[in-house]
Amino acid sequence: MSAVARVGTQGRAAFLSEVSEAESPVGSRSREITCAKCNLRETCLAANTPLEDLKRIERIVYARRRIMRGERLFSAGDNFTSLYAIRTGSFKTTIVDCEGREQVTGFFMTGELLGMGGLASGRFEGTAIALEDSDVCAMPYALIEEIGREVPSLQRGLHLVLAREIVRNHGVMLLLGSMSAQERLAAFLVNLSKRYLRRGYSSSNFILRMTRDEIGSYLGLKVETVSRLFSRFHERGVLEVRQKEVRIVDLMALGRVLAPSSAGE
Amino acid sequence: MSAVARVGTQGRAAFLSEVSEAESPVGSRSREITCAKCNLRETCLAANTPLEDLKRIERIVYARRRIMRGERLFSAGDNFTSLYAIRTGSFKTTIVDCEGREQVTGFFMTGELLGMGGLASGRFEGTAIALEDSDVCAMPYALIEEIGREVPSLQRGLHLVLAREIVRNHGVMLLLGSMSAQERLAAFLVNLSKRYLRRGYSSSNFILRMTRDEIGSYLGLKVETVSRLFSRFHERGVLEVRQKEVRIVDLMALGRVLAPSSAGE
DNA sequence: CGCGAGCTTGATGCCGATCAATGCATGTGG
DNA sequence: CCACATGCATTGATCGGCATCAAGCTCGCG
Repeated sequence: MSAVARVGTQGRAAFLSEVSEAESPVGSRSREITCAKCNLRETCLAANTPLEDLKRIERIVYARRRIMRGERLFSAGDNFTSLYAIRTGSFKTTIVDCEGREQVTGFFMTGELLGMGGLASGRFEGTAIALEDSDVCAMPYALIEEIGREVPSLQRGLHLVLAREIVRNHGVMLLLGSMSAQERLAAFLVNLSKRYLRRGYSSSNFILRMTRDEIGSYLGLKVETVSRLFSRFHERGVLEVRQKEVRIVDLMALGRVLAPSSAGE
Repeated sequence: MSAVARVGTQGRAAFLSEVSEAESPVGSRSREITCAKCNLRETCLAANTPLEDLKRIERIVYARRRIMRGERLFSAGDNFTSLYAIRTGSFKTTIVDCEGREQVTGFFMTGELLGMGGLASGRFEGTAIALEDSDVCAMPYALIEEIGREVPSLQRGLHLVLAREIVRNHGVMLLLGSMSAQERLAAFLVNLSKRYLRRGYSSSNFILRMTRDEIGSYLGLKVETVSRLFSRFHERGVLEVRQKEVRIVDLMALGRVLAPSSAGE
C-alpha cells in the first residue's frame, strides 16, 4: 500500500494509468483478472496464444499473491513449484555464494517472470524481494508443463521466456566483464529507459525503485562509485537526479557513453 | 521446418560420411550411436527418459556434424534452427556488443548443450567456436518441440537444460561482480576440475583447451593478469602449469582462495 | 525534533590495466 | 636442417580507476 501510495503522489498518471482499470482495487477480486484481459499478455507466457486457447491457460493462473515492499516472494532453497509473473510492482533477485557474498542478479518489472532458476534443481537458486508493494500471478510449473502439451504456444512461451533470461544474463556478463564503471551505469539507465518505454511510461522520466547500493551490487560497483557517477552525469548535463527520481536529459549522450571512444572527455 | 530442410539437404551426406570414420574410437559407425547407447545421456536432453521412449527421441538426433578446431558451429545472427549437444570436443561461446567489444560467455565440453540463446529471437545471439576438433549432435528445435509434446521427460529435459544455463550464468555474474582476480581464476579452475571429474577424467590433471586470452575474456581479466596469477599459484605450490597442461597440486588450497578471509596472504 | 537509513563528497591507496620487452613453441619455406 | 615468422605466454615497470576509509548531508518517520 505504502509504495502504491507513494507512487501515486509522485506519478500517478504515469505509473498507474494502464493498470488502474484492470486493478483499481488492486487484487481485491483477483479472480476477475483473466489472462484474456491482462494487458501483460505479450510479455508473459501466454504470448501469441490464440484466444480460444487462453481459457485453458487461465487454469494455470489461479493464484495471485500480494507481496509488500521488502518482503520475499521466495527465498534461495525454497521448494520450487511455481513461476511468478509480475502484475504490478517490481522485484530484485539476489544470490549468495558459499562465502556469503551477496549479489543482485536482476531487477524485474511488470510483465516479467521470476523464479526460472528454480527449474534447474527443484529449489530456488536465489531470492526475490519486492522493491515496492507488488502483486504476482503464481503459475505452477506442473500445470504449465501439462497444459503446454496441449497448447504449443504456451510451450513456446515458456521456452522464449527462459531463453530471453539467458540472453539477458549474457548481456550482464558482457557489462560486468568488459565495461567501465560509467559505461555500466549508462547501460543500466538506458536499459531501464527502454523497458519503461515499452510499458508505455516515460522513457526519460522515472523513479528508481532500488537503492544505490542495490544498483552497485548489480553492476559490480560500490555505492560511492554509483553515487559519484550520478553526480558526474549530472554535471555533464546528461541526467537530472533527485533522490530516486531520474530524468534523462540527453539520452543520446548517455548512449554515447557506452562507446569506448568517448573515453577522452 | 525450413530448419529441417536445410539441415537435411546440406547435412546428411556430408556430415555423416566424415563423422563415421572420425568416430571410430567412440563408436565406429556413427549411425549406430543411438541415444540409448550414448554415454552422455544423463546430461543431455534425454535425461530420465524411459528406454521405451528413447526411440522417439532418436528421431531428433539424425544429424551429426564435425567441427574442426577454430571453426564455427554457428555465428551470431545465424538463423536458429537447432540446439547442439557436444559429443566430443569442446567449444567457447562469445558475444559482441554494439561497440564491438567481444567477450567469452562460456566454455562447453562433452555432453553440454549449445545454442540456447538462439531460442529467444530465432537467431543465434552469439558465436560458438570449437576449441579442438569436435563433433556435435544437431537437434532441430522444431522436432524437440513436437516430440516433447509426446514425451514429457524430453520436455523437462529441455527445461532443465535451459534453467541450468540460467543458474550457471548467475554464477558467472557473481564471479564477475564480486570476486577478485585470483578468486575468479581459482573458481574457474575448481569448476573445470569438477566437470572433468564428473566425466570420469582426472580432476587434478588436465589440459586447458583455451588460451590465456580466452580465459581472461571469460573472467573479465587481461591476459597478463591471468598469466601472473598462474605464476602466483605455482609459487604457492597450489598449481603446476606447463603451457596448457595444468596439474592441481592442492585443490583444498585452491578452494580456500575463494574465501575472502584468505585476503591476508 | 532527533534519529537512522540512504546518499553524497573528499582523501588516499591498492589491484589490475596498460605499455613494453623477452621467451618459447609451432610451422613454413628455402 | 636451419632461418625466420607468427601466435601465445611470461615478466617487469608504471599508471589509473575504482575501492576503501571517513565525514557530512538529506529526507522520511516516530
